Amino acid sequence: MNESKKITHDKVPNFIRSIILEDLEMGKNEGRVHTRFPPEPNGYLHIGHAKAICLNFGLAEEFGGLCNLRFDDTNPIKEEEAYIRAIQEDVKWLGFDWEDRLYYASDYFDQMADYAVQLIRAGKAYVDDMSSDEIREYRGTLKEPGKESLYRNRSVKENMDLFERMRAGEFRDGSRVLRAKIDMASGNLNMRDPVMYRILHAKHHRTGEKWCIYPLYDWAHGLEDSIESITHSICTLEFEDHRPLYDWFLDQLNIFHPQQIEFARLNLSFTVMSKRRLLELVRKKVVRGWDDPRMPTISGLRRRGYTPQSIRDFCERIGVAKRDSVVDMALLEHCVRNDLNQNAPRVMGVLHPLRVVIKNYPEEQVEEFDAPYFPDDPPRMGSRKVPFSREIYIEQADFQENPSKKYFRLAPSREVRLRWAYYVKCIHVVKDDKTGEIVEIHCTYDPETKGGWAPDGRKVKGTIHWVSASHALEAEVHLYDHLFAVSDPDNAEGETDWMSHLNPHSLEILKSCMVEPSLARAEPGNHYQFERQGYFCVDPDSSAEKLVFNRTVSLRDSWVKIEKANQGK
RNA sequence: UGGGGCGUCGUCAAGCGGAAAGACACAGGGUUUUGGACCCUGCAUUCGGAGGUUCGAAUCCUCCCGCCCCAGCCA
Repeated sequence: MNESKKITHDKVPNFIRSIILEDLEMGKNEGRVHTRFPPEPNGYLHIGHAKAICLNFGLAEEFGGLCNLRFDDTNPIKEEEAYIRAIQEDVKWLGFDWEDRLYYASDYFDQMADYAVQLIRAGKAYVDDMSSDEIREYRGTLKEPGKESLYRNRSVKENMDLFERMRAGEFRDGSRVLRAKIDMASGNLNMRDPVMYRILHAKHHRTGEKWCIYPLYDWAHGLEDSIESITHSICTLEFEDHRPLYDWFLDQLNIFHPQQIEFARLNLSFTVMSKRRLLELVRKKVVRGWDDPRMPTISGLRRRGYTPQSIRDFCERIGVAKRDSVVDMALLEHCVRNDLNQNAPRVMGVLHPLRVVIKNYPEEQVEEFDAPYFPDDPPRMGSRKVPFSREIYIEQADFQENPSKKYFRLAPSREVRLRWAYYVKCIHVVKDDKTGEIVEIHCTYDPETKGGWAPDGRKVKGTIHWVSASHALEAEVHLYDHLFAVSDPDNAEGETDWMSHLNPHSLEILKSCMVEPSLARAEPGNHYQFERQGYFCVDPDSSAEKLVFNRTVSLRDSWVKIEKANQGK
């Protein structure tokens, strides 16, 4: 294997690394680098989150710093305990460790309320009795300034009283809010007296019934980072114009001031990446769940057979910048192939079986061949025994009655090599009388070619995989394709909505595939290369009684190009 | 004449005044008991456009054009 192709390669320079390097040189934060990954537990993590995770944990690791895992659980009506567990599993699976630094925004609710009181005392926050509709109306528009609320100039004493009573549960949901008193004429809408607390009589998954007011993200997030002494608060682009607000809160409170840095979120071709949309796919049962192998979720990719290493490699390769972009799915596929090529043992499996009878092979005879798991490096994992007998299955696509141009697999009178076994030659084609469909092929084998070499030195153009009919294990194989038929479903042509671009062929279930007997020992999560076909992973639902494999990704196939060229002529 | 960002190969992306890295994709060729892997080769005289500064600009200045985000008591 070539060294340069190995997954560990030099880090790609990016602007965030530059900023940190600069900060370190200037002695900022006493040389500390402390980041965090702050998901809201309202859905499963996807590959876009993986980018953020790799960035935050990666930067901390690179600069000898720390990275926290913090659940941003400020909205109890959208968040669930189940998501918290799934998120932790995904981060761990990717190979990152938050050690003892697992935090929750809800742990800081008391502190946040104290800070709010400080702002009220300083005349920087007020309780507003207007309805949400009125508040929206008073906020103004993008081009016109807003108007000040009727309640903006209440006394500190009244604000204190009202806020305490909000907190005590005296008011109904939505009847009042606490707002920061900033500038209703600001060009930045975030500065037009943003809401800090809403009244929500909802049970929180961690604090239970303790609170009936909950902080909003804009008020809470900067505080969470400050409380944890985060030095570099890395987030996505859409929060860029919230930064002045976070800065304002931190300055008013005069507390530790993390530096926020924004980067462009990941978009991938042929899929969607927003949690809202992924949730919709799950709810409408377009997919079988968050971990459906077609989903760009971490759990979906895991079930599909992607490895943590391949995802981390991908995240390193795509780089980090500020411009909106859509990364080609082919790059992600390249990353798994690269990893699995080096790490997946080779086995044989026939997806679309075609029976072959070797007429001159003794009826009851069975031979066993040693087939290395890593043909390019035989000692690596040793080999397994592959039984061979008179009747075998080969791939339907490996036989053509009228071979097309440059086709060099089996065809009438043609000879090919059965991998690890013998040369066989096709002598007869058996067809169904009614349909004309090819049902069986008759061949002869050359006993002199055992192992795959002919003593007379004659060459054969094709080598095909096979499996002994009487020894084969039946298996179900799931083939996957892009979830969407267009590369950018969010911005596809026409007025149709994104769901209309779903790929109807994203899942194909093959029920009677035949795989070699060594796979009886395959366990869920195991990766294999089915030679000449692709990389496959044992599904969690697979069992000894019913083997189920997911195709992670096919092998690159230069034959399809030739085929297309042939058809073009 | 609201505010905030961004525009370098088909797709990502380095570059930070000394003269276009790399990866994926694509196209050729070699090699091969996986039409896989591996190995070569090719692939932006040009950096959204126009001016300007400079011996010298993708990098600095000016203007223009295009794209993205913001009017949740979501995050």
